[in-house]
Amino acid sequence: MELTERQQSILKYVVEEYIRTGRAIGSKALLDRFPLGVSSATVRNEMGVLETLDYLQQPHTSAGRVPTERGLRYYVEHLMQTDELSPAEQLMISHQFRQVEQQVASWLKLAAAVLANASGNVGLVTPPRSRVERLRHFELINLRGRLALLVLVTQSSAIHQSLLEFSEPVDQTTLSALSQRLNPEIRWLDREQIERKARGASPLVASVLRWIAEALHYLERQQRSELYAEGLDQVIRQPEFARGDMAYALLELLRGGMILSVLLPQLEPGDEVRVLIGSDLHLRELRPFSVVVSAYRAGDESSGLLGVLGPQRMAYARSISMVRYLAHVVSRLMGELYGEDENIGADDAVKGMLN
Amino acid sequence: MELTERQQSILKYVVEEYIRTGRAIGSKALLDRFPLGVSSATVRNEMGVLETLDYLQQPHTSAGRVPTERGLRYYVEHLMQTDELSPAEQLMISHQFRQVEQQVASWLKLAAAVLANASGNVGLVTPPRSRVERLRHFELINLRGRLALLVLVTQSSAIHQSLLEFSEPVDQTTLSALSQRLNPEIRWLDREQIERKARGASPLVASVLRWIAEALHYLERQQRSELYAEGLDQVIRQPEFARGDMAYALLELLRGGMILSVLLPQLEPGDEVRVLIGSDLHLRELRPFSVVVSAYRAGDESSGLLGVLGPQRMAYARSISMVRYLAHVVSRLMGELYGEDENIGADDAVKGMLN
DNA sequence: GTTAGCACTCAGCATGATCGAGTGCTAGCC
DNA sequence: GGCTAGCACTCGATCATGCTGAGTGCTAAC
Repeated sequence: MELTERQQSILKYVVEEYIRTGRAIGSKALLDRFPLGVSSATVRNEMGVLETLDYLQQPHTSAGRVPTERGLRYYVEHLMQTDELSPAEQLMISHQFRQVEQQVASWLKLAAAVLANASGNVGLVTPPRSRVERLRHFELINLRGRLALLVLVTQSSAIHQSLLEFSEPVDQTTLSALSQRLNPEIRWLDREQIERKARGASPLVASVLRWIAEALHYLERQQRSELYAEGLDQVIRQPEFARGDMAYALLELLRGGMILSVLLPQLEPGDEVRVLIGSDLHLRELRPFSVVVSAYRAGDESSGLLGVLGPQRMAYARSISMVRYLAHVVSRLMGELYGEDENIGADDAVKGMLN
Repeated sequence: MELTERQQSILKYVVEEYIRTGRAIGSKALLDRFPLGVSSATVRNEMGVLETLDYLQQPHTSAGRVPTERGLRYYVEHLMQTDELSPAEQLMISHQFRQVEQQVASWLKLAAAVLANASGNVGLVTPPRSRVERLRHFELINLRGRLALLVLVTQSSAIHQSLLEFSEPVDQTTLSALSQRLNPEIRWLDREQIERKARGASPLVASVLRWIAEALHYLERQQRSELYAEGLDQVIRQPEFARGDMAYALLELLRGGMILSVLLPQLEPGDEVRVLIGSDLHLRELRPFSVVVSAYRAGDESSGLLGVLGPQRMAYARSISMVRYLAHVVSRLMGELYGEDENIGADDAVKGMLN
């Protein structure tokens, strides 16, 4: 069933007022802010219709109306207009990326912080996750006696260190020789392939290979659970969180990366920005929240997530623009790193960021 | 002026009751829980004395008494008894360290989490900070064209990666040769020394050396501002935080590492556990909080901080035991890494953690 | 020095009155 | 038939009022 134009306007105003103030709005107050050329009684009638259609609801009998999840969804899909970020704002953001350390971790953290600040909600960013990690290079560094440090860099430029304990003392010369000999041999191999190689090898080589495989495995797992979240303080300050247990629930959810396991299954590939409202998130504790999320690409084989988490009454339009733009920026930055040559030079602004 | 034994008992009970419940306690209720063999009127008189001495205070006229900061300090210094952690608990903790990844970051994060869980407050841990970072080893890894990755490990086993852009394309062979030649030459040098070396060198070498120096500098700065904090969720759940702005203030403080700049100047070297109560922290926003903190050692040249942050009514005895034990554990773990040979084998339990 | 007794204080809680934003409904108007 | 003016009604929020109980300080007597 279609909504009339007037119904759409009313729904739109109710939603926008709700997003602005967080409170219900009634027919009279609505007309004060948005003269519609009709009387409040008419608005009431229309609101009644919208309520039977489950676009609006009343928190209690004598209160104004508030949009339902369905209403919000309709608003996001049909009524809202999303502008691109202004050039000034784009510049401000890219400027920040230019100033930060040349490290993936810094980029992701910054992206989360930018999302948070600009939208007033929690900014979420996951590291790029590869289907499978491949070794780019490893190095063994003797610490003392039987202890050594394994440092390795993967194809996706993820980096990992771990402490090793050999069964007998080893010196740096041996270790260097080992890495020099082994590196070319196992470059671009994945965990399984390296483990397979370990089988035929001498004990020393085998144990190094196994450690490397283990590290790759660890990285894969870590990529699947790590999450940069910024801006909790801002969200907590909002009136929705006057009751402390909400804040608690939110912290709890972010801590274990529980949000990830909710978000990931719902995102099919594609560059589109997705808006998940309340029960879309399929988790009771997340019912009061909404998420605006997009994937970003990092080379051909891997991609990450980036988005905004806030109360249902978040400013969707703004969040969507921000998420879309940042997905673009981060994809570009990652593209550089992951060796995707095609676009080099096509966009000097982003290229310049690496300088 | 000395407190009589009875006054000490009363102060002790008031503090313990306050810590347990967070509420004021009056003379009658005190006698219900702790029979002192005197009447409530006597207790009232003594409480009156303690109040004029600024050990107790009344939130309002007809309420019970609550300890003042002075009272808490007296309690911590004279009345409280701190036991060592039970062997069972020590075992549980060291077991957790045995299970975690062999990485400094994992250790510190775990330490913060253990502190948080066991004390019900926020666990804080800083990474070890060196007076000055020295290079242990670096590696250059070609990514594509003019882009390369610099990975370096410092004496303190801190690890750092950054993205480099050379002025012209370089291949992996050149880079490997470079690192092989340069590594022995600049091993154990600090930032300044490496910068000095850069002056006489060829352009290519000079730029690599400068990048390395910059990375060392970055690491030093980062060590001074990084902070692992766990357990915010728990603290926020406590009744003190019913008002949301408290939670906000706390998040705000932790975010910028502001706490560090407060804590650091107050800790003179030494292994002692220090208790800072309310205004000891010299920061208005931290007035309602207390901190139990200790340094841990990481080799001879560097050390970090480790502690618990919670409301003034935290369980001091328990926090102190926890902080003391964890400082011990972390010092041992770090000692291994930082190449401090003296104690190896002295403590098999801790040694075993590296396995 | 201790205690029983007493008048007093005051936060917390429940009760009740008032206010006002908002509603649904009906009768009349264009 | 759609729109609107008017009206009775609902109900959360706010504020004043009263009561209760935990707690106090003081005094007089032991």
